[in-house]
Amino acid sequence: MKSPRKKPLEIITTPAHLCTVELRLRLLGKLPFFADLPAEDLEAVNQKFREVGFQVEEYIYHEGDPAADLFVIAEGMVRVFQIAPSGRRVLLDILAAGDFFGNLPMLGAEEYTDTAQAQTPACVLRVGADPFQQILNQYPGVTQKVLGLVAHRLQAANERVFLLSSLPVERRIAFILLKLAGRLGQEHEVGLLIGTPLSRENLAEMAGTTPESASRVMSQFQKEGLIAAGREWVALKNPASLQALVDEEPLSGNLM
Amino acid sequence: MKSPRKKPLEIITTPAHLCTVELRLRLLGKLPFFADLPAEDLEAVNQKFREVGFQVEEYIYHEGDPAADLFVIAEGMVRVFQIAPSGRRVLLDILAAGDFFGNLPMLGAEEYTDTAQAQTPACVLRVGADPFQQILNQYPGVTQKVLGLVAHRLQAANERVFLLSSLPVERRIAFILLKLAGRLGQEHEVGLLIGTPLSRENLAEMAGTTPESASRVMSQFQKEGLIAAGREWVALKNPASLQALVDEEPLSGNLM
DNA sequence: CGGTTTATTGATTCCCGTCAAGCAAGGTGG
DNA sequence: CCACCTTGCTTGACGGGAATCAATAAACCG
Repeated sequence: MKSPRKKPLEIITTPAHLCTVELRLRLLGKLPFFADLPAEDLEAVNQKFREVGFQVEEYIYHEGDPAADLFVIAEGMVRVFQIAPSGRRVLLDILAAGDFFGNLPMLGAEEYTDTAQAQTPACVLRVGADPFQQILNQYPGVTQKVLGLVAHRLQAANERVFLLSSLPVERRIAFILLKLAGRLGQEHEVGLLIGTPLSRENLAEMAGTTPESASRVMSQFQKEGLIAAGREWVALKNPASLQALVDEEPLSGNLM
Repeated sequence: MKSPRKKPLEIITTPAHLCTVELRLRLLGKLPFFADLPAEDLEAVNQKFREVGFQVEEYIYHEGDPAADLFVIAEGMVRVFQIAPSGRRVLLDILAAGDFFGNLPMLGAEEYTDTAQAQTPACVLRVGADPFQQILNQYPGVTQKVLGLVAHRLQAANERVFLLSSLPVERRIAFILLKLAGRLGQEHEVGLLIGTPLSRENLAEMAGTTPESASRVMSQFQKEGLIAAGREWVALKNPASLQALVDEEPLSGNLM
């Protein structure tokens, strides 16, 4: 078997301290929920945020910590996960620039229900519960936008429940790959490259399986020419076939 | 093995057509998101809702239907689920009076992503996307309440992802039983009775397993005195032990 | 009191998790 | 630039938990 090419994935990250004011403003303006605000309001909103830089693997908050802040990613990727009593990690999501996280404190939750960790070097913006509440009070349109986003995430979470409950490992992996490619994919000579370092272990944590099983499935996919993959990277060569794999009917019992 | 008592569960449901105006007002006033509205506003809001009655097993909407309405349960129980290509059903939730459902249309979703069906005879209130949008525009406080509720559901869904990914069937069932009891439980001589008809199949659909496996686990629980159960009903006799079962550490590797 | 639906239980199969060994990639320092 | 070491990936062997298939029994309904 031929070994895949090496390191197609280049994480280009501005050093954390370069999370500049201009970057912040540009970012906030592009956030879905602030997109409609006029410039001056945007400036006011911006005042309430403070930026923080994190190195790879650095923790942003831990499950159980008092939920004091809401976060928005300016640059880099962040993973949020939970840890099972068995020690197994369950990756809830991998987030990129523009995504928010940190269990919307104002919903009444007292503490974080998950742990957030930098998947790559990252710069995130932080806002306290009170200032954020002020924003919501002042701009009802923003509240509606946030509601839409959260509802969308709820739907995604339900989709995930669905697939964990009803699909075998092979299809779960295919599903996860497609999801990630949809959000983090970038065109590349080797295929649709998933734009974050992604180990077999990460994949396993998202698909509810083990690194070994994930590896077996990935090998299989490579043999079939569906993907190209290497150490901590994956690219889709044939998304359509992967999708077909996920949707596939069990091919029986419909002939009567 | 001694057979459990029969039919502790009496579903007391007003006939669907008795979903009266008074009932509606009382109900809307008790809804978390309308709780703070003054009486006159509540009356205005009430105007926008129309009630619909459903018989057991009747479908309220199907996955893929255009998402035109938001629903609130006045009386009875409703289940929302999805259907896997394999034909397997995945029960997302069983909802009771006061709960809303129907993929908040205003989030931009074009069609329902799940199917809703009456688990018992039910009376539900329906509001179109536009009128509901008006309510949100007019009462920002309501929007925030809704946001809180959706965020809470998101958290519950994540919890579910977590348990499906990391716990064996026995614990998943225990978890589901506790969840249901928390939301639908009523004190009863046989224990904390779950207030909805609940077949082994329903349980299996929630826990991501099969009716047979669910049955085996339930038999086990009965032998251990943790629960009492019969045809389409379950009561918890020892919630604390069930909880302990869910939380249990894997009892190893901590002695050094 | 039949007929139907739901639950139970057993036998069998198999997917996948676990344990374990070996390999490839990539960074580091001489 | 190469040897070395760390870390992540692959692959095999094995075992167990749970799905599947199947038959019986109990509960409910009219």
